[in-house]
Order: sequence, then structure tokens, then C-alpha cells
Amino acid sequence: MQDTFSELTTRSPISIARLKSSCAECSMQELCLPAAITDDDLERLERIMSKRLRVERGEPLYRAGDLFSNLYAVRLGHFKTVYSQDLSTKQIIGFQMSGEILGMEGIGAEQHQCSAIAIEESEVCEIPYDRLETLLSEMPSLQSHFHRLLSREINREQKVMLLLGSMSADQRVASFLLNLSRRYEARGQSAHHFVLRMTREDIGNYLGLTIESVSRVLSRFKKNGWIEGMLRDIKILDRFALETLCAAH
Amino acid sequence: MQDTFSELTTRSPISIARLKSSCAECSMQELCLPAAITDDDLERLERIMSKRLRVERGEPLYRAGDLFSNLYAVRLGHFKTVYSQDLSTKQIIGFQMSGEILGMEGIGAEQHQCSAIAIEESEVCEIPYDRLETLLSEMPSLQSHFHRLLSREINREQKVMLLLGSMSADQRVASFLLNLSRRYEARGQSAHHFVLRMTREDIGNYLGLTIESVSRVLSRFKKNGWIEGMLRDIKILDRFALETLCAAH
DNA sequence: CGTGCGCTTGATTGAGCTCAACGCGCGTGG
DNA sequence: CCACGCGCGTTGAGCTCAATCAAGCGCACG
Repeated sequence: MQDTFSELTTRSPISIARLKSSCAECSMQELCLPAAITDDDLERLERIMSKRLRVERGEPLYRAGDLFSNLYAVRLGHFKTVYSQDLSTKQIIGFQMSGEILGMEGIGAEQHQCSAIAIEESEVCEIPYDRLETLLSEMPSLQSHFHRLLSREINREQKVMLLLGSMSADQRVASFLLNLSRRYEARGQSAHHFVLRMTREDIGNYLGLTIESVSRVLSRFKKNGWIEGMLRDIKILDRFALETLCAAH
Repeated sequence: MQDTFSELTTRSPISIARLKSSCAECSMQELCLPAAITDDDLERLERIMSKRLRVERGEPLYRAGDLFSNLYAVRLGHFKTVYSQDLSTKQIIGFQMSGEILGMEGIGAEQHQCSAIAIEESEVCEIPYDRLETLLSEMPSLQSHFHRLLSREINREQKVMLLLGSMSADQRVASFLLNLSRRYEARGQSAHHFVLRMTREDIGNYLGLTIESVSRVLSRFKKNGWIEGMLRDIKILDRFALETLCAAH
């Protein structure tokens, strides 16, 4: 308490306001790094991640091969992360939305292994990684949280491996829709009505399908009365049917 | 030097011998957690991971759903990690060999998301995770190394996603063989002659192929003169051909 | 000596890919 | 204002690669 107060009085009100507008008031707080952290720890964290970046649709936040020095928390918008070893083969590894962390794949080689491309106008918080590591040493709860984040990314990819390794086209698309639905719901948005921010091509690449297959599957779902919608605007009418389809081995 | 000596003299020779036989003399040192660590830090680490476990062929080290409390470093043998949401669908996420870490997928949910099954008689070091986290806070270089490990697991899975998402059966099998080859080479074993410890069924499941397809692809490689071998004993005769195949988009 | 498991090989099938045409909305420019 | 091209998505026809179904081999083991 005393510490917090003295810290506050040593900086200008403007700077305080600026910090306040970052994590403490960010609606994504619960999903991002600051989760489960004390007020003054939050302050220390905010101080290192005060820089905001705006990324236009289609622009990369970073590219595969770039030197790794920052993580990024998505504040607003959507990204895709694209892995490619040579120039010809590309694989979309995931779609990231507000509250999710980008760049963790770069820690291991100190070089980004993926490109992160904004699929709409987006905004991120920059998290300098060396400064974060220092904080992690000093804040055990943040350290734990960070490890859980990394581990959950591993889990997420495992689910995708299951999808790619052993699901039919219909199951893949259904899983994809349900996954988006859950994530929008977790953000307080509608679980049964949302907009696909990505093209059919991106969806297909991510799911290991062609653009035509994605289109056909969606048409089939519409015909079945499971979903409704024009192009990217999707309404889920029969969630249970989609879930059953995914579960069916 | 002086430090090492004084440390040595303060404990009994037996205890020293025991510790020496763990990480410091383990041939996998470079691949596992102790990499790039000072002698006395190594000692502290060894003290928390002194427990060894033997796992028989076909036995689980842990199962999906088990409470997460340890990581494991493979000392000897081979494991497969199997992800399954329901009981019907199973996906092999990876094969782990000596020097590799098991269990990182369990940190996020404090519960293992995969089962780790020994595919031959194996031995692991148990690493109590809560004690490891304490050490990580106190040893920045170990913390960095641990984060790199987690990140590399993310990278590894990304490569598998690329494989599953956009490679032909032939490319998948070729990638698989080359991957094993590189890993055995890194362990000082032959890069062009090794034994597949896993069944065709496991390979197929891992690569998103049927057992028959795996068999046919291997036969085709033999016919092409790219590999040679009976059943699980594999000799790579034309590494370049396999690499070219993988690179071809 | 039969039985089961792991693997291979062949014949057939089918899900999803490829190729191709077309529709729609939108911005651009004559 | 319309014509046009372009990006994005849908739909159809045919094909292909890998799955499925089926048979058989070799080997370990009770």
C-alpha cells in the first residue's frame, strides 16, 4: 500500500492515466498475462508493456526469421500465424484474437518461426521479452501464469494435430466453428452469431482442406439447417449437431 | 575450481557418486535441462531430480487426466505421447527419446492432457514441477533454458501441423525418417542406420495415415533404392532423395 | 501346432482435390 | 452512368490418392 502510494506520487498524473488505460482497464485482462496478479505487480508489468502497436489488415506484426525480442498481446483485431519452412509451403498455425499472446514460438531459437499477419486492422501491446524474464524471476505468480500460457499453446496445437491427423472435412470445419464460438463467448460476445474475419483460403489452409472443400462443407451445414449466414456472417443454429459430428469417431 | 573442491569435501563420497551418476555423467546432458548451467547450479538441480523411474514397454508413465506434478527427462528408451479427447479418437502427438522432456503439456491445466506410454523398456528422471519453478526463479539461465524448451516444443508441433496439413503420404514418411535420423545423429548414433521402435500402427497414427499406407510408402522407398531394411531395421541409402521429396511442394 | 500379432500386398472404393465455370459486390475509369 | 476487372466465394464434373476391405506371410509363444 505504502509502496504503491509513493510510486504513484513520484510520477505525473498523465503517466498514471496512461498506465491505467493499459492493463487495468483492458477488457482482455483475464485472458492475457496480467491474470491473477496483485495491484503493484500489475503496475510493474504494465510499465514494461506500455508500448502499443497498430497493424493494418494484411500487414505482418513480425515475419518468420525476424529476430525475436518481444511477445505481443492482442488488444484488438485478429491475426493469423503462418509457418513456412521453404517459400512454397505455408501452413496457418492458428488465428489469434484479443487477449491472446503472439510470438511464443520465437523464444526457442531467438528468432520467429512464424509470421504473424493481421487479418483486420489490429492493435497489440508489445512485451519486451528480456524485461519480462526479469519480472518472471521476481514474481512467482506471474512466472507460473506464463508457464501455463506456454503450456496451453502446446495443448492448443495438440488439438489441431488431432484435427489434422484424424478428422474428416466436415468434422474439421465443425470443430473450427465451435472453437471460434467458444472463444467469442469467453470474450462476452455472441456464441451463436459471429463474423469470420478470415478468408476461405485461410480457413482451408488452417484445416488442411482446399477452399472448395470448406465452401462445400459450409453449404452442406446450411442445407442441414445447422448454420445460417451469408458469406462470412455465421449463425450457429444447431450447436448440438456440430458437437455430435465432432465427437463421432 | 575452489568452489567445486570445497563442495566435494563437505559431503560423503557416496552421495557425490550418486549425484555424479545423475546429470553430470548422463550422456544426454546437452539435450536436457542441465544444458548451459554452472556446476553448483547443476548440483541444486540434480538434487531435486534425483528420482529415477523405470517404465516397462507398453506401460504409461502418466495418463491423460492424471494430476500434473512432475516433468520427466527421458534417460533411456522411447516413449509415445497420445492425445485423446474422447475414448475413441487417439492421436499420437510425438515420439520422445533420451534427453527429451515429457509432461510439459500438463502445466497449463495442472493435469496431463496426453498419456505418455513407453514403447520399449525405458527410464526417466522425475522432475518435481513445484521445486523446479522455485529453482527457475533463482536461476535466470535455467529459467531461460526452460522457456526455450517449452517454445521448442511449440515449434516441433508446428512442424507436425505443416506435415499433417499439407504433405502427401510419401512426404510424411520421408519427413518422419529424416527427423528420426537427425535425432539419432544428435545423440551420437548412426544417422543412416537405426531401428524403428514403434509399430506401423503408431507411425500411421502419428502421420495421419493408415498402417497400409505407411507400409506401401516404405516399400516404394525400398523399390526406389532410397532405403533398405527388414521390418523395423532401417538403412537410409539416399538421404538426398528423401530431402528433395520433402522439399517438393 | 495352432493362434495372434505385426507387417505386406492386392483390389476396390470414396472423400476430397483439381480444374473449370460462374455469381456477386466493389472499386476504377472511360 | 455503365463497363470492366478483380477478389472472393460457390458449384459442378472428373480424377486421384489414400482409405477400406481382404488375403496372406512370418514369427513368437503358449
